[in-house]
Amino acid sequence: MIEIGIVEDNVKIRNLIQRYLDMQEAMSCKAAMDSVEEMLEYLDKHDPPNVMLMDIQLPGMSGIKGIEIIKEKYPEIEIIMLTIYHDSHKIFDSLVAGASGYLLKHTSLPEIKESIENLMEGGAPMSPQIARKVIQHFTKPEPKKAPESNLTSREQDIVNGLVDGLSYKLIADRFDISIDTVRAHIRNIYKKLHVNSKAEVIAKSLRGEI
Amino acid sequence: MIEIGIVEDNVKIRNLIQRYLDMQEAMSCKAAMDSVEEMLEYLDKHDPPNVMLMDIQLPGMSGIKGIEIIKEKYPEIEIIMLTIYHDSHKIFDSLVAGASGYLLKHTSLPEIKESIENLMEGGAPMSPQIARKVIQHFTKPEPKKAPESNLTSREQDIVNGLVDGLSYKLIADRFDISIDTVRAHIRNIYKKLHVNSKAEVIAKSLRGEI
DNA sequence: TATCTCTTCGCATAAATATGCGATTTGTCG
DNA sequence: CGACAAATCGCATATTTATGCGAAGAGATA
Repeated sequence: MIEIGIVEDNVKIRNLIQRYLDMQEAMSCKAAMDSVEEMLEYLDKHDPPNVMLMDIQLPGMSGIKGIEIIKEKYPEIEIIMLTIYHDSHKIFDSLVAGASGYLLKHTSLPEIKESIENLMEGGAPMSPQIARKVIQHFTKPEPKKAPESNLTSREQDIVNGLVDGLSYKLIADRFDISIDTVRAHIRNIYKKLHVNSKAEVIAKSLRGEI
Repeated sequence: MIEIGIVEDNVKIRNLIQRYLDMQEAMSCKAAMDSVEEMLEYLDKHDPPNVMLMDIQLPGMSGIKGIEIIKEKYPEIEIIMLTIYHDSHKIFDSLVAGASGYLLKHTSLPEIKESIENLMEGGAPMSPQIARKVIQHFTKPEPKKAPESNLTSREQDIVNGLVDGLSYKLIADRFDISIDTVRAHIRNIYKKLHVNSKAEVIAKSLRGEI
């Protein structure tokens, strides 16, 4: 028997989903609240459900904040977002907060039921449009920005020294060259990267822009 | 009519899928090759299909390399991986390379057909296990190792200034405080982080250790 | 051979950073 | 109230950086 919880402030929708799911053979839906706060109170006094359907726009605490708190206290609860929002920010914030699925509200009751079953079998239910955005998240980072700053290998050595937090003196020691040579290299590095401080070189390097 | 291409080296599987899809009302599957190289030759001489099913383990070029090349030359082709591999690396490499979907090979023929339709409607077909891994990718970054270096919010501001490559003077300007105050904060930051140079603070910060 | 780039080194100086010591103000909390 | 943390500011000084100018050897290349 899969125990299901619902946090949704629209009474009609909430009741509809609750009744439908509770009616299913292998499902039980007792906890249906209209705010995260109420659900937390409920969880304090009852056994936690296996799955929770969660809206984002809610009175009081947002559903995203709600995921964080619920996942913190009851990590075993699997949370599926059920919302009208399909903007990347809300999607990714939800996933980062710990949601295991993300459905849009036009999802039909039988599809919600399937999604819950899917989730219990190790899947991650998502509306197709959501899946698309999630996947695009990986493809997007393509825009190759770095025109490769052709530093010589020695210059790269020096940069590594800087990133390691070394002073000119220590870099000189590390490569067994004079501190003036280090200065010379750094001067050239600054020219090539169009910067004028260690700080910027380190930042660029750690951001993968070198 | 959806035109479909297949790159799959197992002849039995390839023929099975090709025949099944070609038999569908709104689908046509003419191009079925057993290597990326052959598919590229084919694409040179024919109109590109709308969707391509691609294996990963192939004779010659790997399917992942294949995505890159095909997406480069024919960005309008949507690629669905169809493979036995479910390890994170292969999944993410495929998505980064430009795949729009990822199915495991035990997927049934009708499900493959549905996935293609789903894709054409803006979805991103994935086997449930794959979706799960993709979503976990967002949740994973949690493992907070950092013992939280309890910097005050003002100190964090200063750190951000450093990371932005600003000098003490500019940081003072940014927050409208005196340069001596900046020094004071930096002194405290160094103590808390056990470092003694801007460089180390920037490095720590960009490594997520603050 | 003549010309480049890379790497090395030196000297000099202005600017920025690191650090010590001390002080005031404003909250918060027991 | 008294103790304490956080943020503010000042002054002094030793180090480190940033940058200008110049030079020389090794190796690659036209």
